[in-house]
Amino acid sequence: MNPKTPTPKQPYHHGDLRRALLDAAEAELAEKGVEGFTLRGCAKRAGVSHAAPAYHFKDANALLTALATIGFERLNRSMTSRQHAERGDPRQDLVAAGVGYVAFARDNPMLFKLMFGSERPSSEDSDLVQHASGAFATLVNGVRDIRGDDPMADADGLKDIAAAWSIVHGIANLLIAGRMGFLQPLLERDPETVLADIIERSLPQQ
Amino acid sequence: MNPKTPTPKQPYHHGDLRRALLDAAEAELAEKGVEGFTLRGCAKRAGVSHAAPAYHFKDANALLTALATIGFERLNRSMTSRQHAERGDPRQDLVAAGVGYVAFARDNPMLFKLMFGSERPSSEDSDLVQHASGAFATLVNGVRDIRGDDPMADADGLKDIAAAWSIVHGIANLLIAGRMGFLQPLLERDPETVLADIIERSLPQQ
DNA sequence: TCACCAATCTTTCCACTGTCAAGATAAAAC
DNA sequence: GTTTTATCTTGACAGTGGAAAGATTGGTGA
Repeated sequence: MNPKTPTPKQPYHHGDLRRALLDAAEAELAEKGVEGFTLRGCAKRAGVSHAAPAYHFKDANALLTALATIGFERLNRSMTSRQHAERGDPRQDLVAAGVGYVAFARDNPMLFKLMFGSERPSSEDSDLVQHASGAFATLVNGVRDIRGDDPMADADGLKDIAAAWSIVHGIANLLIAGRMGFLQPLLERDPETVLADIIERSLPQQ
Repeated sequence: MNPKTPTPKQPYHHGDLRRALLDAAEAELAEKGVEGFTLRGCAKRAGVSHAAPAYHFKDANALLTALATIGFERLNRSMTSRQHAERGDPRQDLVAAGVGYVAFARDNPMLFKLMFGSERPSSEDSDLVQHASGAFATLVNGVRDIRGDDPMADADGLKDIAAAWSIVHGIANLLIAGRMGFLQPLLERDPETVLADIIERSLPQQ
């Protein structure tokens, strides 16, 4: 009937397989976790053969690297968007960024694990490093605004950075690992305030 | 010469394969990481066939569960031993336990990742739950000694627990993930003091 | 002492994985 | 319109975890 497209299913060439594979990988990751992630599963989700991804990504780790990079981009957005909604007191600013950090982790637990807990994304990838540094800069700037000087310049400032990042990163990890059951009742009432109260404990004293 | 042991290679029955497999698994884990861990690699290290582990451990995850359980036991020891060396000020006690927590993570990075970052150990295993709870109890008791009351009893106490655990867990994770390069110069000088300074920031105010 | 049993280990097999090589198709370039 | 090139499929390979079946042996009871 139609000599031009005898295959109503899928054209031989996908069109934007790279994008489709990233979407598929995110779904695969969210469902199966980092340890159950499968390249062939991604290919199946995208509706292509198991070897199709090879042209767009050198190997499975390269796909995961690209996915982690997107994750860092989103993490930074999640931090800054809440921060900007809060413009005022520098301490509340940084707390808001921290709440955004934790919110991202809770919304994308497997992606967060991929970004911080997996060896598979290449830590030498320049794109990944760049976006990860962006999120780090958001944190450092927040501490700077509280302290009024560059926290990277002296030991006390470095410890402030470490403390703020650690507490936020720790909550995020423990929450998505399911190890903060004792906080559950509080979190159900008013998650943002509870998180803010905890994060605030680590900030430089005023 | 010795008629009792005519097979210098290996007897058909290992003797204590369960123990040998746990040792092999720890080595395999430390070398290859959680994601490179292989059951066949463990079997090879223990000098048995690839199917031998099946009798002692239901499957690969069961072996990892047992290994993680040992990890929690050691983690708790690492915390309490430093704590007991410090008996005196309750705050310094808890800080010491935290330093022990981080020290364990730095000494056993892959094991730590297995315990807190992997889905493979069964979180329903009663032995694992028990030993994990032991480490948690050490933390809660430390907070209790500072506050003078049961921190599990009210919201503020729960937040104190969450803050103390989070900051320690966060440092540990970020350090072994190689994301605390900016702290490296400080850590090389006097790691314990630096860690103590950071951990202290999260403790209940006196 | 010896036959038997159950525990322990090996061998063999299967489905699944990531990667590679070769071939098929179609879009783009000329 | 032909050729080039990018994209995708098919088929193969070694390595993986697990199941099934056979081999070995230490221990138990007669």
